[in-house]
Amino acid sequence: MPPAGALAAELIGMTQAVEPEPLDPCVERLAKLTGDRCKAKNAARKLQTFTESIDEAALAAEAEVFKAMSDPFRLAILHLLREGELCVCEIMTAFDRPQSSTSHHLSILKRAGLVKERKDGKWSRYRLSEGAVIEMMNLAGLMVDG
Amino acid sequence: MPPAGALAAELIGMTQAVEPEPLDPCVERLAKLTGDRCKAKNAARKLQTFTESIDEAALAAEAEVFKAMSDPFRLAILHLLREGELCVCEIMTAFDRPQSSTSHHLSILKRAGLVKERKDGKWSRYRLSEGAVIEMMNLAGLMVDG
DNA sequence: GAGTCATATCAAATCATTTCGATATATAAG
DNA sequence: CTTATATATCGAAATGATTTGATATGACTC
Repeated sequence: MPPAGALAAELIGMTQAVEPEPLDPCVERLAKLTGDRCKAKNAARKLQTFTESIDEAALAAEAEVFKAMSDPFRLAILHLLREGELCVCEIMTAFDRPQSSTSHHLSILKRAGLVKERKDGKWSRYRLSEGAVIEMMNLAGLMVDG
Repeated sequence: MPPAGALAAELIGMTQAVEPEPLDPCVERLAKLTGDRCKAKNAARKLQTFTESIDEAALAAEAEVFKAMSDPFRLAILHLLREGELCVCEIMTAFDRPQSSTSHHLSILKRAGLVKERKDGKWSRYRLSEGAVIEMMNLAGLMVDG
């Protein structure tokens, strides 16, 4: 374990607990790192407090949003949809991609909540969801060339 | 091809070109959809103008950023790093994950420009990159529960 | 209802990612 | 110079994603 670092110091700096109970794998590792069972136990407690404060489901949902945006073709579709509502045959033609592939990627964007679908006769018209989608694309652009 | 839609109408509504040249696959499809070679050619031209205006490399770079954020473990690491700079052994302990896995995920975050690494003796300390990272996480949160 | 068109779903092949133990590198301490 | 620690990299297995033709569904047309 490193000697410096704000959180690191806070994590390992406590020395109250005394009881030498059986340690779980996480604490075992910390104990080995610090060479001190008591400190390790408290450090692990602090770390566990953080990891438990994480909403596992929300994290997975956010990851799904990012995964939907992690494909160049899907990103291009999102950019194209800023022009307005388009149906599958227009999108597949714009990018010269097979129909099944285009439909599949649109379903991924839809499942992630990035686009909305509207049935109109035999056409399925897709549009950007209202909300943060465009802001996200802009931020990513800033991230890359900024 | 659908009869309605702002861009759709614009795409198919032009009727100047006359020459019946050999059509590429993309135009062939549009021609079949519209039933008109001339209209199809102009529509395809408009679509091609858009697809050519797309910066392929920038799109790939943006996709890489999103892909780096598309894993729950990596997202959790980013959240943890808001607490401050941490080394690999602290992160692997916090989440009770193998060292090789933790190191691997950090390298992905680094390659995407989301975190910065600083060598300090035998430790590698990681911190969030300055810039839009935190904003991106916040937006994703809004996206999910908003 | 037969035919056509737009879209979705399926299935198999290909390709990429994740995981984790094992090994390699590199820094520090003795 | 040996040992221990922190991290990176390798390699192989498992898992997941993408691609594409083929098929299925569902709506409009005659």
